This record gives sequence, C-alpha cells and structure tokens, in this order.
Amino acid sequence: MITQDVDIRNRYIKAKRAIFDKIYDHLNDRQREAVFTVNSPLLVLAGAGSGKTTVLVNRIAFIIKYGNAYMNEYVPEDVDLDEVEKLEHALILPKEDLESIAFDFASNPCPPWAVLSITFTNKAANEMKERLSRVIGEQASDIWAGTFHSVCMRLLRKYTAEAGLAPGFTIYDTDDAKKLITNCLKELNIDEKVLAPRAVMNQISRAKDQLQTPSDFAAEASDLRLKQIAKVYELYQRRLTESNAVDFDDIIMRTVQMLENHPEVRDYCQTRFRYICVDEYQDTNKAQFRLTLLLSGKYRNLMVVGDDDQSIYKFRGATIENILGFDKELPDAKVIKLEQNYRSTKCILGAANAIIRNNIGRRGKELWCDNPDGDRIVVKKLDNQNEEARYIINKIMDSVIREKRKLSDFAVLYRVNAQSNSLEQVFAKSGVAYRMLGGLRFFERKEIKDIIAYLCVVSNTGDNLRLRRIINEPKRKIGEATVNAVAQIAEAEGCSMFDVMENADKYLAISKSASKLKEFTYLIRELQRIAAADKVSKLIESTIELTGYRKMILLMGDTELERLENVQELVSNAVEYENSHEEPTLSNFLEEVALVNDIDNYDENADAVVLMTIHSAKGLEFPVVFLPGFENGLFPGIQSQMQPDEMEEERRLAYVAVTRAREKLFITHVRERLIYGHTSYNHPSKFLEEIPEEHLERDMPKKPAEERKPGERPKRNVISREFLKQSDLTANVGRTKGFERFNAGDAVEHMSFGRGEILSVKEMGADLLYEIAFESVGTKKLMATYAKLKRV
DNA sequence: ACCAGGCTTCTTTTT
DNA sequence: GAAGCCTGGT
Repeated sequence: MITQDVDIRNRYIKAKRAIFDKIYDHLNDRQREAVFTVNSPLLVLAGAGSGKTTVLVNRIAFIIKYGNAYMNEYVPEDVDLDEVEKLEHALILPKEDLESIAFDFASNPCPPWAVLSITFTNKAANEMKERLSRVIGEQASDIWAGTFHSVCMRLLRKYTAEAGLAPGFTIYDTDDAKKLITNCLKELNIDEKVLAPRAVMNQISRAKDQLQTPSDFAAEASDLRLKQIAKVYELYQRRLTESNAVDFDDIIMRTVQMLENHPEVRDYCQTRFRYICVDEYQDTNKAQFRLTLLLSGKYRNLMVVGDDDQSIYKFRGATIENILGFDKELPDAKVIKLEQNYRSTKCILGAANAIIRNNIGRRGKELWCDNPDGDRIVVKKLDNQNEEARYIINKIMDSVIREKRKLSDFAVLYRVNAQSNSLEQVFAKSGVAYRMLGGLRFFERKEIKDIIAYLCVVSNTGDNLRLRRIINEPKRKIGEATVNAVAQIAEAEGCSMFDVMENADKYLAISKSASKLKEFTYLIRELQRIAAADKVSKLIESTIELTGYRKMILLMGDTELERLENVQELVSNAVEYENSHEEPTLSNFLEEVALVNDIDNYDENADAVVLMTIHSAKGLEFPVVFLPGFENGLFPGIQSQMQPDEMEEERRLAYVAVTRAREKLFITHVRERLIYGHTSYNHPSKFLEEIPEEHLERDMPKKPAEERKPGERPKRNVISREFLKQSDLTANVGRTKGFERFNAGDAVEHMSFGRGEILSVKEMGADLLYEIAFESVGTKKLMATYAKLKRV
C-alpha cells in the first residue's frame, strides 16, 4: 500500500490536531501554538501578564507526554475511514478521555531528565517545579530546573577539573569581589580615587558577561584608564584562581569556556538536553546566550521567553540584543507573540501601553485585554514623603474595610531603596502588618558574613580573601602589617597564606607574630576535624564558640545582641538545610548560601502589605499597587535624564511597575522630598504626562467650606482626619462609636502583634499614640485609629 | 594594633 | 541620614 487516500490523511491529521486543541482549550490560539511548537528554536515574546509561565509549564508537560505529536504529519498506514470518523466523533468526549486518546499520537516523547528549564530566580524555579508537578506528577522532580547560576554550578561541580578548578572551590559574592579588587588596586599602586573599585568591578563584570578574558580585554584597551583596568582584571583573576574561588560571572563564563574547550563534555551535555527553555530572556547577557546555544547545539530545541519591554537589568550587563537578534542567530526560529493580557484592567493596560509607546528600541507589541475597564488610576500629590506614606496606609485601611481586601493584596513599589526608610517608619507606627524585601539582607550582615568566612576557610584553606576577613575578627592582635607580610611570602612561595601561617616560624619577616599565626591555624584545623565528624549546624555552633565570636558579641553590649540572634538564626538555617537535603555537605551548604537570597524564601502566605523595589517586583502581581515617588529626578532618576537609552530603561521600569497591578493603581508624588540627606522639590514624573488623562483621576482633597477657615493652617494630623472623613471607618473604629480609650497598664490585644500592655498614651492631634509592650514582638508605638486594639 | 571621630558616598542588583 | 571607610592619634 503506497498511496494512502489523501483525504483520509488530511482528515486524520486534522482530527488529531482538533483533539489536542480541545485538550488545551484553556489556552488561547497563540499560547497553544507555542505549546505545540517543539521541534525548532522558538522565541516567545510574551507581554506582561500574558500567561507566559502557563505556556512554559504546559509546553514542558506536552513535550514529556506527547513529544512532537502535534506538528508531525505522520499517519499510521492502517488508518481507514472508519477510524478517522471515530476520531472526529471523539471530540465530544470530555477532556480526560481525549487525553488518553492523545497518548496514541505521542511521537518521541522526552524523558523529564532531558528537559532543562532556566529561570532567573530560585523562586521562579521552585514555582516552575511546583506547577509542573501539578501537571505531570512526581516526574517533575527529574527535570533540571534552576537559575543560570545553579545549573552552571551543577556542571562545574561535575567537571571541576575540566573547568580549571580544584574540588571544593568557593563562590565570591559581590562584596567579596569588591574587596579583592580593592586589594588588587592597592597592590598595583593605583589610587582608589582615580579608579573607583566599584567602577572597576562593574567593568570587569561587564567584560565577563561578554566572555572577554583578561588578555582579550587588554588587547582592546585603547586608553590609559582601560589599560589600567586590564591590569587589575588580570591580577584579580589570578587571585581568584589562587584562592580556588569564582565570582558570580565566572560561574557562567567558566562553564562556557569549559564547554567550548572540552568536546567530550559538550557532547555529553548536548546529547543529554533535548529541550531547553529559558525564561526572562530579555535579562540575559551575551555569556548566557552563548551558553544556551552551546547546550542546545545538537537538538536545537531552544525556547526562549521574554519581553523586550520589560528588560530592566541592562546595568547588570543584560543585552536586549539577545531578544532582538534571536531569530538572526537562529534563522529557522519561530517567533510567537503573546499580546493578550489576562492580568490588568483596560485602564491600567492602556496607561502601560501609553508609556512604553514612547520607547524607540522595541520589537513592537501592543497588549490588549478582555478585562473590564476598571477604575481610573488615582494620582495624588502630597506635601512630603511622610504624608505620602500616610496616604498609602489610609487607602489600604480604607480598602480593607470597605472592600474586604486582605493586606497581602497590596504592594508598595518604589524606585530606590532609599525611599523605603520613611515608608517603613510610618508603616511601623500605623500597626498595619507589612513586609519589606531587599533592605539589609540576612546573608549580607557582617556577623553572618564573618561566620560564613570561617566556614569557607575551613572548607578551603586556600581562600585568602575570607582568611583576611576573619584572621583578626575577633581581635587576635594580628595587624595589617603582619597580614601583608604573610600575603607577600605566599605570593613569593606560590602557596596559600594559610600554608605560610602554618609554618610561620620559618619566615623571619613574621617571626614576631608566629605564635599567634600558628594558633589561628590550629583553630581552623580543629574546626576541620569537627567538620569531618559532625553536621554543618554543629560546626557552626562550634565556630561561634571556639573562635570567641560569641564572647566578642557579648562584650559589645546589649545593643548588639541582635547579632547573636542572627548568628543563631544561621544555625537554624543549617538545620533546615540538613533536613531538606539528602547529602548535606559543607561545600553544598556554602554554595546554597551564596546563590540563594532572602526574596526566594519570603513567606507569601503571611497577610501583610509588601514593600519592595520595582526591580524585585518583576514577575509578581498584586490586586492593588502603590507607586510612590513618581517624580522627575527620582523616577526617572536624575542621571538618566540626559541619556536617551538610560531613559528608555527607566521607562521600561515604569512599564513593569504599572503592569504589576491587577485592579487598582495609585501613583503619588510629593512637593518636597527628603532623600540622601537633601530636600528636593521635584516635578511630577514625565511618565505621568505620558498617560492619557482619560485613564487618570486626580485625587483632590474634597474640603467642605466649613472644614477650614480662611487663613487657618491645616491641622498637622492630616491623616486621621482625612481618613475618618473619606471612609466609613467611623462605624468600625472611628470615634463616634467611641472606640475604647485605653490607659497605661491596660492589657490589650492587637490583630497582628498579639497581646501586650499599654505603657503610655499620648495625644496626637485628633488621635492617640499608644506605646505598647507586646509579648512577642517587643515595644511598638501605634496610632489608636489604626491599631484596632481589643481589651483582654 | 586599635580606636574614635570625621569624611565621603549614595540607582536599580534576580546571581 | 546613615553607613562604611579612611586618617590620625594613642
């Protein structure tokens, strides 16, 4: 049988596809097309809120279940009219039945371990795994899902020698890297005022993003400044290697180099990964693009998802070229645009579109939606940042009471962390439960970094930088001069500083401090014995004790006790790590510490308003969003105003900010703002002018005439008056119903802080300020209007 | 070697 | 405004 009836063939294929279309009818046409396109490079341009994670999850599940079942035109030879008609009639069956029929179409389905899914945060990776396991069950755990860095670390740990590293190598974070660069500058006798360490670090980091080695960089260095940076880069890289350490950029760059230089490793990886998906593609850099090309080199099943309009990490080396030029590099790539937004109201989307339209360097995309028009965006001008914060809290409480919203429905997104201070203070006073992300991060606290540094030296005595950090912390009377002498000897002998210290009495230059230096090495050796015999958590406790760190903190006085708590928290972290990992080792723990950050494990379920920068809000959504500080000079920032491409990045950031909101958006700006120690008088953001007036509602104070006599100054306590006036609050907590007045000594209960005792009461305008000692959270000052206290 | 007080510096920062 | 870094004195 050579010629099958063409009609039957076509009907068979059509029926098959109709069945898949129905199974995936919860997706729109474009989304479905992306799910079914599995055998070629694929670029998905996914606008904000267009369901890109849904597409990623469904596509991976589809690949594992059905392989290339949709696109292929295979028709079994024995198909006859009867069978085709059966398929055509099957369409009326429920989805579950269709799915079992669909398994017969499966064509070369992919085992889960051959799928690699790369995201930008650990949080996104976990979310991805969770959603996948809901669709395909426990198979999901075999999928490689992680960040660029975690995936590369897995490869580097496996092919350590090929990557030119020694086992147990450590990761330097940005802070470590900056310190090392400072050391290098000193060593090269370059004045820090001429070349700022920070700038050098950025430049080196950008070079690594572009896969430039120190010699590449030197070859291209045209002026004196670049030539000097090239020298620093070279020395910096040498120091890293000597310490058997990598920085964040090295993790990617070294993986790329390893894959390029070792065909056998490359072949293994290329054969292993049949399907590769990359999320947030607009924020990848050249090295990462190169990496994905290398890994997908054999099957070329590379799918990238991104939105050029949401690229906001250019300053970190992300290049929009990756997304703009993807189909140039891979000419057979299919490009699919997802332009239907499922997240926001028409009004919010209209504003977002209006803003982003002003950018020139875009791929061109216009989001639309079927959602309701929604409320207009509320724009409010306040007098200063404290009033701005109070206004936000008022609006939140108002909405909680009137619309029965949860506190976790609200997000306050700001441009710079410096704005967070005043916001936090007002929130803390108000008693409204809030959570702030991205302030001082746990692993960036000094005491935590110190203990980690001890662990790093225990794990890798070659780690000179960490050794320098802790050699005299707590004080051991080992001064800078001695440390530098040790470093010089180590350099001359070609060994580590630790090695020199162990044989300190052999070197004349440091003989005076020999006993102190050796004592330190005994301490590390002792900790190594503990590390070999016991769990990580036990090692940390021993470290705190034996190094004298605990004693040191206790001697610093009561104000520093928090440090001890933090250090204890690190022990808890380690216990948690031991419980959740099958093979808990010290070096794996250290890797996790270096690669995981606070935002990854913040508790989403807590009912609290969330405060964070717009950058960290990327990928998140909230029913109600507040955008304080929409002012020229702050957003867009003062330094972007002159440079068009910086301005475009700011505009993309504004676009990201606006599109985080599902239902309601509040934009505020103030007359005078105290920031960085200076008061500035900013005009409303130019981005605000770009939003058509039809989408906006100016929130003007509606003042009945009798409220304020001419010439009378407005009362200081603007919040509670405005608050009481504009909301139905009076019925709930307002004075008319006489919310109970408490006195010092009363025992009370607060909705989020629990039980406490009133310490003092102070009149504040129309309101009362209570100072309350809570049993669990300590003493706080709360305004009576917000505190919602109950007598107990 | 250590400490205290004065100086600068300050975008954003998934890793 | 606050943190971190350098400098100079002990």
